Amino acid sequence: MYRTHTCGELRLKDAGKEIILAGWVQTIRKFGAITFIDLRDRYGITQLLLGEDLHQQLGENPLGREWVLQVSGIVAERSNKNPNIPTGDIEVRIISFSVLNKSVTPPFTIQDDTDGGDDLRMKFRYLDLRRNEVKKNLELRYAVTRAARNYLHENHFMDIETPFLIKSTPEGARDFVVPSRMNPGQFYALPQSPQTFKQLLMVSGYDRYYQIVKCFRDEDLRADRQPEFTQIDCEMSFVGQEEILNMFEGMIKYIFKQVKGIDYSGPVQRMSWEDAMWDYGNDKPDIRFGMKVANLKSAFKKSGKIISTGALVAGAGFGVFDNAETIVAITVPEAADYTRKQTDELTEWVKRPQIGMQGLVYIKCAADGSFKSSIDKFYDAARLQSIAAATGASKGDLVLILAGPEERTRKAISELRLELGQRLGLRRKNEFRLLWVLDFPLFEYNEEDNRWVARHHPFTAPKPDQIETMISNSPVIEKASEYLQHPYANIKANAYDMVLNGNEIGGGSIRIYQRELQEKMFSALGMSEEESLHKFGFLLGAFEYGAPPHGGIAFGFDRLCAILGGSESIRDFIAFPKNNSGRDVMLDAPATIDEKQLDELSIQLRIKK
RNA sequence: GGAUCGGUAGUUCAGUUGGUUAGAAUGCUGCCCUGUCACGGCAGAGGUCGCGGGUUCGAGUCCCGUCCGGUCCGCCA
Repeated sequence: MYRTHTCGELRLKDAGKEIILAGWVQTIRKFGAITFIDLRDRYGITQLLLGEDLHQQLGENPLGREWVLQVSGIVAERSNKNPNIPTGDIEVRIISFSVLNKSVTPPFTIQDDTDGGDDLRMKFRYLDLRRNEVKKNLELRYAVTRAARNYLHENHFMDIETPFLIKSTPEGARDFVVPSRMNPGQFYALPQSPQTFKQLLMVSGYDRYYQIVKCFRDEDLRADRQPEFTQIDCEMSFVGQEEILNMFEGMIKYIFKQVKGIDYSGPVQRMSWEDAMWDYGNDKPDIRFGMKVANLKSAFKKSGKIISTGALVAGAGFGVFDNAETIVAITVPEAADYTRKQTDELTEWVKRPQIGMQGLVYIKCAADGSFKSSIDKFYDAARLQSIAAATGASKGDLVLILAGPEERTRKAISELRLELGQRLGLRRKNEFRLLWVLDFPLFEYNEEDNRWVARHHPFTAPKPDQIETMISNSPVIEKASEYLQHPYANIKANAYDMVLNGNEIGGGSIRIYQRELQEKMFSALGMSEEESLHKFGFLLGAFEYGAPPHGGIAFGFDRLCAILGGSESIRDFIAFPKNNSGRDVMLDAPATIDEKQLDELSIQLRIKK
């Protein structure tokens, strides 16, 4: 028997027991005739006391950090207790010990506040994983897995595995491909998601499916994006949007409760995509704080709303405003006393290439009712006051205005809002606010190819009342500049995203389940009949054999865990992540393969320079 | 594909305007220490300043190129 207890479980009540522990040496503290050793395992740390009699033995067997020890001894109450650790009331007085394995000195300290940089930690990930901080994240991840499985099981979802070696369908992200030895010149692709399989399972009658499953996308990475990542992938039959929203906000609330002990009270807020873009400049707004965007002039036509404030800013001889496609503003509460230095700094901030604005206009609404602005020479006090009024600013507030091309300006104001929210401490770490964003456009216009692309994916159904518009109109865009006039530009998808604190954590849709509509969708995306049969014939065929109405959703599991763990980066919630360039620095993968392997695959390399 | 920040001791970093022998902390090694838990004290070892080229009497420092890493844009749901 290697051990009778773990290093995290002994307490004062165990005093007097003779026990055996095994674990890693965290630290050694020598005091002449006695030595303390902190022994660590997955469960905690227990202090060992090596008395005078064993010191000679220690002299012959020097110990070091991360050596693996087995010790037998007696649990004893400490004379000096350590309230910082659960086992701090006791220590184990060693009777005998043996070294199960030695260790070289690790390249960084195995501590919460490690001295190791990211690169080094990734290279020695097996050591990094010994650290409490990383272990806590993996434990949280496992707790989320358990909660999700429990909830879905209780709701009659069935976990069904789908294949990883499938066919490449270059719609959406780039595929990872795998050469087939038995079929020379042919390749499998790794799934970007099990989308078509789960729809086929619906056709097969497995009306509630789920899978916590790896997905693969060969695109450039970010702090919150990995080439292989995990989704909670779900699909249901005989449901509409309402049932899906209820089922899965239920799941997230259950996860909150199980993992964080949070009772998420009340229903999850819902917002249309148009409102999100209009009020926050963003399709995944962080609604933990206000500071909504005021639209002073916009090329983005929000249905049913007239832009009445355009006249306020036009015709003053101020070119930036007169010529701008879009003028948007946010109001920073209680910030009218910002200094010139502060406003200059904000201006520099929006001029960074990532934001790409030319400048920033501000209006300080002083407490005494006066206005101070960077555009004083173009606008008189009355005009400034009406602009401030249009943004909803009150005395003491600072109005920040951006002007420029629609898309970039809207993105910039959204970034500025988040940045100020961050600086003002409004994005509170322990507050979780969920949001459903609904009614996305079904199509997006792609300038390069002058065609429509699916905003979500090509299996998403339009809103029922817009199916007719889709079927009866040709997708052809006569004039690229007038694509917004095309009936397709206004078709809304039966799709929904779940947003948590400004992060998209899940997205899904009601699917197309009729062959005719699916064919129309493929042709709308510029696919020929031949092409769609070649790529998705199996799905079109399946739809002819009694496909039920269905829909589903997929959650970004790694990201969800990271947010619940209060981190921006998903890497520390993945045991063995890849770096920014898609490399596993521990394995040093990807790597070249032998001539022999290439030969078997009938592959000849021609590396482009 | 692009922008930007970084690369100096095992590790995390400092290094002024280009100027003598490149520093600190921590880790490591040795010695001292019977109640520590970030133990303490003393001593010591440890450097291809990422790599290549250039400017200069002289380069860690300036210039060009390149490699590696972080963050972001494009891309990606």
